[in-house]
Amino acid sequence: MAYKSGALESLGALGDPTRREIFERLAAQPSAVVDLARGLPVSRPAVSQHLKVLKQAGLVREISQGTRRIYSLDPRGIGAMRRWLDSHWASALDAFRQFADQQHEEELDR
Amino acid sequence: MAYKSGALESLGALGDPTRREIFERLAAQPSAVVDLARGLPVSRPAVSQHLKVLKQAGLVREISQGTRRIYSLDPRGIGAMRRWLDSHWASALDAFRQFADQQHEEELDR
DNA sequence: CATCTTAGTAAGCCATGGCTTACCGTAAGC
DNA sequence: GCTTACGGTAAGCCATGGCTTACTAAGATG
Repeated sequence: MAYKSGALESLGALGDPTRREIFERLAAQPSAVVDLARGLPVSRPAVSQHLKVLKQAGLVREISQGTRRIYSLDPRGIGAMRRWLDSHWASALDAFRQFADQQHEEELDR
Repeated sequence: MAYKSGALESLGALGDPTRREIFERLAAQPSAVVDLARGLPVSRPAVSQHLKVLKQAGLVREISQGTRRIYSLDPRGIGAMRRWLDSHWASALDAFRQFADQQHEEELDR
């Protein structure tokens, strides 16, 4: 159950476009904060704040290398979102088929 | 290209908790606006506004039944998000393994 | 030990966006 | 045709949260 809310918190975190951009850059390669800030249209502290949110959402992890902190994606958080999405995707497909069948029956009823 | 940005737009749409709630209710069963509004802590127009966003994000579709509009999940939008997530999930796992290997090598170097 | 780099936090500003009420269009039921 | 139910849109309010600058901490480098 800690996982269910985890997936939802992750979605909340990825709601912000800057955080999505950071997320995609970390997918390309793990990076330090200062390197992420270069190439982004926001200041370094802003990046730190975003990383904090992403970390709390279980989407990134970080390791220290000297004064630098190397951030990378956390497969666990992404996995949780993936499972959440998959289950809803399945329901959506079910509902879609059900609806199609129903429409078909109504066609026949005429 | 409308679809690549589609996955990102979907994430933006699901960033709001009320929209996630609506999304989950629609996953359970397709519903009319007035029925969604009952049981949610917001007014009916608010629900309409959320549905508009979800629809633009390709996450829901609606059909008319008299004056009612029955909303349901759209598998296509969910599928797009799923693919986006899967690709990043793969990168995350790669990076994770790479990092683990690297750490292991450094262990051996001592 | 002094300095420089990296990064997290605090304080405060301000735009975004989510909410409400009010209004209008449209389909059904009597 | 009049009324009722449903739902989208407009206008406006206000809190949330994302951004900046300033400050502090901690490790590296000379």
